[in-house]
Amino acid sequence: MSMEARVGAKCGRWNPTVEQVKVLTDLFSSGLRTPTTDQIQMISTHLSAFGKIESKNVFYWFQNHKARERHHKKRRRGPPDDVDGDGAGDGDHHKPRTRCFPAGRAKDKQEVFWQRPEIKETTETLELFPLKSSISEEEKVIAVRGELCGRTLYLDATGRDHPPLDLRLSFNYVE
Amino acid sequence: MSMEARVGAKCGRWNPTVEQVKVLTDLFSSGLRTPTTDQIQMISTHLSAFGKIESKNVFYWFQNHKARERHHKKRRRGPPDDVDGDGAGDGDHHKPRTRCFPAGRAKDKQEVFWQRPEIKETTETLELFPLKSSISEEEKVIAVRGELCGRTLYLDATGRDHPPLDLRLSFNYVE
DNA sequence: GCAAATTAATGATTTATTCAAG
DNA sequence: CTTGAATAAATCATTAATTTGC
Repeated sequence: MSMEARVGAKCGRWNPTVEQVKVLTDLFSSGLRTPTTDQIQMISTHLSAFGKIESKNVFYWFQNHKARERHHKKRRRGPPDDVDGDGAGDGDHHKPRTRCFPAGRAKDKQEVFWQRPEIKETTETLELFPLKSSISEEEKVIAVRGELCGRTLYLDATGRDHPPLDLRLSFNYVE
Repeated sequence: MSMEARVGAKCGRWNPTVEQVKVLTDLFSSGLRTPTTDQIQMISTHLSAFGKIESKNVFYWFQNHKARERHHKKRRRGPPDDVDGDGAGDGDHHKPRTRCFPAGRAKDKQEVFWQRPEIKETTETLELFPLKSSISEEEKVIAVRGELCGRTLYLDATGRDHPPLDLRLSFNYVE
């Protein structure tokens, strides 16, 4: 007698039957990741044929399965050009609580900065960036650091081994 | 010699080198979307180490990249958001912020859909799914078909030979 | 063999982010 | 700049596996 999805006992939480898991897994492997409300309800309805189940169980199942698939299949070498915008590619890094977005509204009318002959008072700002004006071919690496983010990105455009350039961008972080 | 960002020839318009694109892309993926004037100038200055470039090129690059990321997203909607596995594969794709539902935040009252006693106007949707309400033990097989995918999955949860249930899920596939 | 103790899975919640609309 | 929609990530919490002492 399997202890499967249970009859009358303590049902603190949903305990899927093997059939239910099988179907969910197949759906997942067929590409379904984030089912819509309707899909969830249908899946739930039909899985109820195998045992007690609620829509939310289906929802959670997909959430968890998707998330865990990711974290479990981690670490595979190679050039992980994870240009993924949200950086969610690899569960490791995610913005703490600070956002990295400046607010450069550069173009109102003709105020596009590069068309403007004048130089704004960027004095203070520039001081924040100890830029090197002369960089050799061997130094084509740029380290961008979001100060408040506390992390440093070493962007090696050449893919070779070079010392960082130390270009620091002062992202405007928002609390 | 790569034809990259050009030497002396026809430079009608900026033609970024792979290094430049790499750096810009990395900056973008690290969260930078709308660089300030100062940031643009710095980026430009340093990218000039890889080839001819002007500040406006950087400005436009971010404008375009941001806008295109958005438009790309708008096309892809629906559940199977990340068919490529862990979402780290493709360069620029986030999750479609459109539709789909039950938020992870269930704490607000009882607004979670599965707790809602009411039935939404799923009339039209339901019609798409000729569900059988009574299925015998011998029919515990569910055939799920992704309409747009053109393929049908026969999910036999029992492992035995049974006729499909014909539960059709209308997946929203990404082209 | 069995059940308490411990650990591994995984269901359920909470929290943080992101894009976009207002 | 603010807020809404919609997750994904992180975390909490239970249940099933398993290990261990008897």
